[in-house]
Amino acid sequence: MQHAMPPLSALRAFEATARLGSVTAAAHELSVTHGAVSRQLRSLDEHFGVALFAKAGRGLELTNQGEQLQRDVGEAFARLRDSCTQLKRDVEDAPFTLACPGSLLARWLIPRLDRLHSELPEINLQVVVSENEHAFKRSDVSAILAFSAPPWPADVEVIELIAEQICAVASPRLAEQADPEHPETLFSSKLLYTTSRPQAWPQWANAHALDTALLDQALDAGQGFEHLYYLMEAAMAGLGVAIVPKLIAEDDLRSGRLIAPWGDIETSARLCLWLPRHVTQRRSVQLAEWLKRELDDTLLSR
Amino acid sequence: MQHAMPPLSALRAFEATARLGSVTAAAHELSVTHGAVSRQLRSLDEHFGVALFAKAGRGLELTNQGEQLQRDVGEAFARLRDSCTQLKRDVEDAPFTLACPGSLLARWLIPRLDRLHSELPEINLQVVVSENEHAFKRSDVSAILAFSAPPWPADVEVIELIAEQICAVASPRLAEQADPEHPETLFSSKLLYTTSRPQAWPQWANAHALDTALLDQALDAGQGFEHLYYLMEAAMAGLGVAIVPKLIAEDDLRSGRLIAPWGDIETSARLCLWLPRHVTQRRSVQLAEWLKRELDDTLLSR
DNA sequence: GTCATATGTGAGCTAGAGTCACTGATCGAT
DNA sequence: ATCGATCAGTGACTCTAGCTCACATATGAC
Repeated sequence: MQHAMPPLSALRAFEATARLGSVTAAAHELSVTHGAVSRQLRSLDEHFGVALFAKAGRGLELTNQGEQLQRDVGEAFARLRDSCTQLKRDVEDAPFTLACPGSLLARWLIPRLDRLHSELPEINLQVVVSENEHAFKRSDVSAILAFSAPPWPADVEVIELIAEQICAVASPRLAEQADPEHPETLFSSKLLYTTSRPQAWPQWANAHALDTALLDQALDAGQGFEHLYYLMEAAMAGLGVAIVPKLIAEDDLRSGRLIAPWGDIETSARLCLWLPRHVTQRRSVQLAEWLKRELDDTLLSR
Repeated sequence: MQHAMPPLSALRAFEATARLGSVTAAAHELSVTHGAVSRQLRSLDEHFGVALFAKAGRGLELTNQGEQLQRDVGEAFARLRDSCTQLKRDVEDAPFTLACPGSLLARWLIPRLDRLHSELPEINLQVVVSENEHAFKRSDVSAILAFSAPPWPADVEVIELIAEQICAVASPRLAEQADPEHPETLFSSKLLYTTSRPQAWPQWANAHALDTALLDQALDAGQGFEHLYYLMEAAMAGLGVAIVPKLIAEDDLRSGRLIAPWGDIETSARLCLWLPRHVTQRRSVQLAEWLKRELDDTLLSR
């Protein structure tokens, strides 16, 4: 016959009381009232059929049986405490690996990494490139920063940072031929886009209520690029008009290497921080808050 | 800063799941549903900020962090289990010491000890004499069997076995002079009693609606004894009429060494088994039940 | 005696732990 | 390919272990 274990909370109350020599002190350590601890001790007495403490003046002292129990239980709890503390420290000290598409990394995050490191030094951030959202398959990825549209899978926690804005950009030379009042004039240029986002130009055309036939024609004459990076280089080289996330073009727009005379539109996508569910760390939240602040600053300083 | 321990129930669920390799198996061991265990594991993940299990086919497997935790936690729980099992066995194997007044021991319990030992062999009973109810001050006393009247102190659990009956007894020679129909004729004999129970004769007189003055007179002519044992010897020797608990005189009445022609009366006292509070063992209950059975048999076989 | 300090406890409340019933995933067998 | 068996995850709900509160009781210092 297997002897049932007593309730663990009662054992913990016993351990703390035996170690500190006082119900009140144990209650304080466990953040409960002394009454709670007193009841737990009572239930242990009943479980074992023997008193573990005896009254001694105003306080208590261990009985022989109590001492016998304390020897092992004290060490067992010390071990539990140690290993839990150790694991938690290990988790907190491990590098926090943020995965992110190359373009976002190069054009937005890297210029701000220095500030991130100095403002959140305890995060121990590592950055890796990942073009798709399967980065969690690599178990050492702690978070993913990327543009994506709902619905999101159920087994990740997604923190929405800002709505994605896309805009049509061109080199200054090409852009000065365009009429901001008449976006359709733009279709006379080559339309450049990333192959991973073929819906970008149709979204833009739709937002400006432009003719689909005209768009299709212009798209046929245009060109898709595999990466946003090449797309923007192409636009800067004057090859045509590119449709890009405004956030990524931000610095180039400010420096004047690119011009976006036709304004920007909001898409259904969001810049999101993806986190694995149920394992929210404090630094995940800190990082999300820092990103939000930084994004707001980027947009306000425009 | 002190890292808080996770909830212990969650650690137990983790330990069982890691050891058995399955949520369902752990749930079965812990006598809960698999859903309960699943939630506990989830809460552990959140506490540590890292997944301790990863899906592996239909089941789970420990992550690196889970394995790290399992090493210590498994041993700590094994230690807790062992020491609790050990203490419980020690308590159960320790002798069960029953304290009892000498007269009750000699006249009722000792003649039945053989049967007690053979019917409840696992109790490992030891009997010690104790004339008063302070026997619990001796920490090795597990229970006290004694006559006593309520109210009882708050810090003991009292199991009432039977109501005390007292009767007036005399030697056969003396008793044949008495008239059972007229109890007051008894006052012509010397009244014998124990000094610890001076109220016995007045109770008896009151129950028979006898004159108090007559009683006092007879008491003055009578004699008190320090112990019931001497009192009964005196009665058997024909020194007078003794007032005694019927239970203790039972065997002498049956053998004819004493006669009780005036019947018996019930007092407010009870034969009780006193147990220390909050440390009820199974064998205390077994003993109480055995005593009740045996007392019923004693009374029925009259 | 009074006051400060400790533990014990009856009554009542609440958060945490559990159940139920369902979903989705995987794997073996037909 | 399909079906059924097995397993873990979860939303909604329920319930009770464990807590707090307030008071009782006991000890020791002054």
